[in-house]
Amino acid sequence: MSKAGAKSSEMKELLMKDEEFKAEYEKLRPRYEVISQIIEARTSQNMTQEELALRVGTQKSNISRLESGTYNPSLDFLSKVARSLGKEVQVTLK
Amino acid sequence: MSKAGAKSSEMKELLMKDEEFKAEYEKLRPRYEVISQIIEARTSQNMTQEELALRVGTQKSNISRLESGTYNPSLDFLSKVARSLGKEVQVTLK
DNA sequence: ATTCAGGTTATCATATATGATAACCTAATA
DNA sequence: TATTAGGTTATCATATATGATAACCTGAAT
Repeated sequence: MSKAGAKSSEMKELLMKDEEFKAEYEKLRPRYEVISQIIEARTSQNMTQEELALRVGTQKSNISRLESGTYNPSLDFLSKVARSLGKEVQVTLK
Repeated sequence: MSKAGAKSSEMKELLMKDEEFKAEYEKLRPRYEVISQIIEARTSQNMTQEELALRVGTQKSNISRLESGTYNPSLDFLSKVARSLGKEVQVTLK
């Protein structure tokens, strides 16, 4: 019954889910990448979310929200956060 | 009357304006930089705003608005546009 | 002088980012 | 055990990004 290359429908479903997952992840990759850099920059300077929030001019809860990756930040916001960490955002199309 | 380093108040005002301008420009630099890359990628592929809009799933007017630099795009939107141009956005904190 | 392609601008509706406040959780420590 | 620091989560109000449509502009080609 099983020819090479033939997929059972359950298998197909699993792989499909995997494809969906990958596609979904690819979409979110830039977000996760910039967030992890933000967290790394903040923690390596022993800076609290509260201190960062103060510098950015917002609340610590909002920094937590940003770092949680649950929403889609604007370029300006990322830029403000980066500058508050003593860095600059650089966006490159490659 | 004019000591080295002393600025007339008009001069101060002009320089201040210049400082403000520079600060303002610095804030907007990431936006301008990504936009110019988008325009460059699009035009070098002989792609119209309309075609790009089609791929992104939006209207040509919205692409024009993006390229005009008059607003603050989200990371997801930039990412979608980049992918529609066959590229990936890469955000770096440096 | 018309038409057309490519781009721009104005505007509206809707979704969502952001600011703000408050309550909560956990681990460390006094 | 009580406190505190650091972080998280929920929620609301408001500003703004985004989708969408339509009208306009300019230069080029017919």
